[in-house]
Amino acid sequence: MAQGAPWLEGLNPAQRAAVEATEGPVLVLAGAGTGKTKALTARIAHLLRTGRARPNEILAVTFTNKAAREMKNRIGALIGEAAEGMPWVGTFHAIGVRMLRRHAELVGLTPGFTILDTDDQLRLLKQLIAAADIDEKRWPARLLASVIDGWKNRAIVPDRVPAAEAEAFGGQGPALYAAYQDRLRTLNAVDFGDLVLHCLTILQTHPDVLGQYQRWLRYIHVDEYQDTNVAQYLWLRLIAQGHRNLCCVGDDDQSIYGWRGAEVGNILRFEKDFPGAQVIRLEQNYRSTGHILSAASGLIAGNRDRLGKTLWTEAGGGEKVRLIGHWDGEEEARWIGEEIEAIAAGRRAVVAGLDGVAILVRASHQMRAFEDRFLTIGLPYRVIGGPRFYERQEIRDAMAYLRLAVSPADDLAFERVVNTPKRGLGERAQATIAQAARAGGTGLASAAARLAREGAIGGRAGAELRRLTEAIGRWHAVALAPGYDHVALAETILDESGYTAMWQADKTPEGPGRLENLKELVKALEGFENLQGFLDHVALIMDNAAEDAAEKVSVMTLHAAKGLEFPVIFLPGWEEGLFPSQRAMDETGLRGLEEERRLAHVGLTRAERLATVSFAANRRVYGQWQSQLPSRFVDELPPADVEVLTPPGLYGGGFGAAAGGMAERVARADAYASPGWARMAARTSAPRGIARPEEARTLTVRADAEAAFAPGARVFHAKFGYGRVMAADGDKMQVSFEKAGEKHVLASYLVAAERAADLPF
DNA sequence: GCTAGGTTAATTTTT
DNA sequence: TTAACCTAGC
Repeated sequence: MAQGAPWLEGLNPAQRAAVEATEGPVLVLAGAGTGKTKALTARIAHLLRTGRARPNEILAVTFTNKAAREMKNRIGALIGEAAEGMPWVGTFHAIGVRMLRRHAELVGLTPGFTILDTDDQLRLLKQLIAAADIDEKRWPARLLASVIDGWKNRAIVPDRVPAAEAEAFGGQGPALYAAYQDRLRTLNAVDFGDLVLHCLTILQTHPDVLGQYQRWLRYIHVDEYQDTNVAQYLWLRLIAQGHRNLCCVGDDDQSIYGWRGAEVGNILRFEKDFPGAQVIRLEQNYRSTGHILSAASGLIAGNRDRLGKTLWTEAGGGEKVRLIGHWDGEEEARWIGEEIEAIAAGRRAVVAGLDGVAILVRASHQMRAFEDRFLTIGLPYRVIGGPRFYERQEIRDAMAYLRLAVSPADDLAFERVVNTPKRGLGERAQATIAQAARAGGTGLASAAARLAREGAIGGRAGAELRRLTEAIGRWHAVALAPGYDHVALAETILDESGYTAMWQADKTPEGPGRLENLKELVKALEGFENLQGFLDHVALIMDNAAEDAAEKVSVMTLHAAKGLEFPVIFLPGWEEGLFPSQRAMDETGLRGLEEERRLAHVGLTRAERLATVSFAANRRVYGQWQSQLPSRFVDELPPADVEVLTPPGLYGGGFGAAAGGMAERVARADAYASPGWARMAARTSAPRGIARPEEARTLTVRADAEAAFAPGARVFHAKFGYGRVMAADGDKMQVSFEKAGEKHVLASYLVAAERAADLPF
């Protein structure tokens, strides 16, 4: 069968069906560890090798560069040649840039537009907020950024903001959004959201362009379809209307990015959106042993909004999921450290090297406890998903200088480095420059050059400004010459600007590292033709460069773990409020809870042979000790797949009762003497308690309703004490505290005053 | 214009 | 607890 078709070898029947269903809309529901990338790449290889499509007729979009790279590599391996000739394989954003550069003028840009990073974006928004005379404290730029981002994710342009949302950002949201888009256009810049939204606008308003892509792209593939947002969905749907060959691969149970615009509804609705669609389920799991898989399946079964899959494996039962409770977070970290040493030393049923072990946490601040512990015991670890190389301050500064050399009119870049290193050009001088730029209708750099020449800014500042603007002119002249040595230019720029010298003079411990990073940046330049090519690449690819080979334990968030697998997984911090996160539940209620549950499912399914869930009775939250209740997800694990471990130093198994369910857990809870714990436990048995799975929904609805307090309500805050609600905006409360005065706090940090006595402190 | 100390508020993060 | 941000004083 697969004879003469090596790309079909080793596929199971479902995978093979997905590969061969080339025509018409197809949804491949691929559970965790079921070989989805294998099926997807085999399908593309199949299209190519059977002559159904040429490399440039296949569109394949992913969310991350890593996924795009892997797809290209694997297709290349299958068809026996590099997949470099496939221009439409990439992330939504990379493909968006490609399209947009081609048609920039249709949305009022020129093809040389710059792509803003988050920093630039915030700086721009701050200016607009200040210009609109809005109090930045009450209405921070970050909030506006997320509001605008939310609109862009849903393909809402400024004049189409729904009336119900016009109140956003103090009623100024829509106006500021419009102003922001105007400003971007004059700067000839786009943000990440625009990369998709502008493309969509072009396709919607220019049938000729749309027709061109519709004819061109015969086969369309989407990886991680559950992560698409509305704008991406609309974009895909338009293009797919041509040949109607759309293959979406995804897993509704792994949708964990709802908070940044991903719309699970896209995958849940697929069959309605694309009538006659085939749905193929990949359910055979090749990653995990039986108990792990079954525990994960049992847990996710608690979600109502899902298409449903039954994962199975030919691997045996293996080890049960281990469950253990600890006295506090430090003990949890200590215990996990010891377990890892035991596993690495071969003293446990499952043996793995440090590279095979990962700790997955809900929120990045939880990583600290493990870092502290591992440092003291000298256990090598790596943190995945920390600050990325291209997001570091020194790299962004250096990039701003490079941007100025390519286009001196880049105002945001100019603003960023005009006084870095310090040149005595403070607020006042910058205001003068900005004013001159506005008056002359030019960019900041050219206005600055004029001011410097005319001597309008005096003293050291004037001299420095003159040096800087002349240097920019020189660099730009070099960058204009075809075939210039861009690596040498970059070195010159960093040198002449005084930027390298600035870090050489820096005596803080970070100094040397930053210089090292700058060197790496220059080295990275070597791989590119010129500066422009490099800048484009960096704007989209924020990957961390350094990969070191040493054996280390990985520590990362559950989000960062998606798509990865490890023989041994630790899942600490399964406590109510932490995981599921209180905030997720407050903000989006049942939807939030279900996303948290999917996150738990993602965590468990990362494990190949051993998964250990743990929780602590006490945890320091923002410096305050707090009693914690085990997560409802602990109770939702099927008891048959769980082995309860006895925590060290506790009689009678302590939390061991948790696996038996709520009643038993509460009965045993008095093993812990903390008054707070006792009160919490007592409260648990009251109607308002933390729910069993079947109660979870009503509880969440109630919690949601209680998230807000009406003005006038008397409330209690752990730090500020008693107070009265003055105003409420969603979950944000303005409270006048008796002792602490007026504050803005999130409703989830408040309780009704009459319930304050129930609190565990 | 810069820096040190006080104030504030507090997921998840890719592009 | 802590890190980022702002304000007051040099």
